[in-house]
Amino acid sequence: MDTGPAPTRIQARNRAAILEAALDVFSAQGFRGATVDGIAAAAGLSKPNLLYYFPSKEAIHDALLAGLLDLWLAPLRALDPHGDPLEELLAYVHRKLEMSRELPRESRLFANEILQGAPRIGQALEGELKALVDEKAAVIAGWVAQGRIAPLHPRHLIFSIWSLTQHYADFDVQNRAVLGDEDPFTHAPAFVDTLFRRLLTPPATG
Amino acid sequence: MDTGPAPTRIQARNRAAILEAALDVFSAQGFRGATVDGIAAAAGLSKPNLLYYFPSKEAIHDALLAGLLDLWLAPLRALDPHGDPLEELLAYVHRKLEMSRELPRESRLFANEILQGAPRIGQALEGELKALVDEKAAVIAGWVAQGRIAPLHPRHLIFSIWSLTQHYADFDVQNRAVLGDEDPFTHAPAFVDTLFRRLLTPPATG
DNA sequence: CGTGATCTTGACCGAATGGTCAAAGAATAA
DNA sequence: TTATTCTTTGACCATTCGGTCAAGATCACG
Repeated sequence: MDTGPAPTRIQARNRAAILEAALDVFSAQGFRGATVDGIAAAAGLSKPNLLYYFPSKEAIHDALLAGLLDLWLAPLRALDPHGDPLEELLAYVHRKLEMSRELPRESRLFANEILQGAPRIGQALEGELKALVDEKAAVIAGWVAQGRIAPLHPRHLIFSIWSLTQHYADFDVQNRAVLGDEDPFTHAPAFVDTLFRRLLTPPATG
Repeated sequence: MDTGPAPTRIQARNRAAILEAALDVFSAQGFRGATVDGIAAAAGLSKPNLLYYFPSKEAIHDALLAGLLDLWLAPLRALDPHGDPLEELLAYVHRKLEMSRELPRESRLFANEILQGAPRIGQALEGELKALVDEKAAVIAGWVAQGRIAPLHPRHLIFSIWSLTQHYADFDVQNRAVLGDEDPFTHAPAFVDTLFRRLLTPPATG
């Protein structure tokens, strides 16, 4: 795969600055709410200059989303079928929660896209995402069948992990409004740990 | 409180049609993505005619949000301090899940607003919402102190109920992509019931 | 240097968008 | 019927926005 001539130092710097600025703006304002002028200003460039590096507003957005899906699915990919079920799933939960704290803009960009009906990544959801979830759901179903975790619907378990962890990024404003001075992430790790531990721990036999 | 002259039959019909159409459009496209022309068309009116009933696009949006918060908080308000803790909380969860199925547009409108940083209802979040959550969190904390439900952080419990149930409305496209033919709402009620039952049931004493 | 490639920008364009207005068209009550 | 109010609309306006272009500035390299 030829990716063309090697990028200039200026190209590398400006492309990165544009994507960084675009992530800020798109995640905060949504695709329609964002303006090319706004992104350019945030990147410290003039609008025509920005359009010298990316052909259109949509191209910037696409570039962001393209890089995002892999990043987003990496924690689930890392779920090891041969590891300890409870540990593996809790590690997944914690990785996802950490991403909500460290990468809230990416989470909101993704949430915006889904909320609008996934017009740009619907294909990837039905392909790449579904395939990965199918694979990992089978792993979880196996654990359930072996009695190593409590019985539950594997895909809905994954949904619950997504919703709970991403909620801490996407609804951060609301969480902070409710908690007042308390930082949402102070107790979030312990809470999600407790929640999924109680959900997954198989009933004591004997 | 004088609300002015009684509305004409035509006024009642058209105002309702506008709000209905606006809910469709705003929830699907977001505030910036929605156009006055689009809302007018969906309501079966011309743009100037729509603007005869509402002074601006923002006014329509505000009218929707104003009515929404009360609707949204009603299930939590209904949580009875004197009822059975587990039953009360599970009933709350089920009511919220039902709202995600029956009122997905309202859920997405709300999610859009929060995602954008709650520019229009931030005040209400820090006032009305916080007050209600404070009140109900105290109730839950009381139940915990009495050992009637398993120990957990009351506000994060509420967050988890919100996130899990609203996820079924806000991320519906993603859920359907993952599940293929299976309707997300087929197994959702049983799943959330199981989840919160295991989370809340106090450990057997003895 | 100088020369060609890369980078930047002010000025501009067409389309979309929120909103206005005057005047025409119903509905309504006397 | 008529006078009055309520409703609807075509035409229009100012602004914003995505995007173009030609010309100038800067850089890399022989």
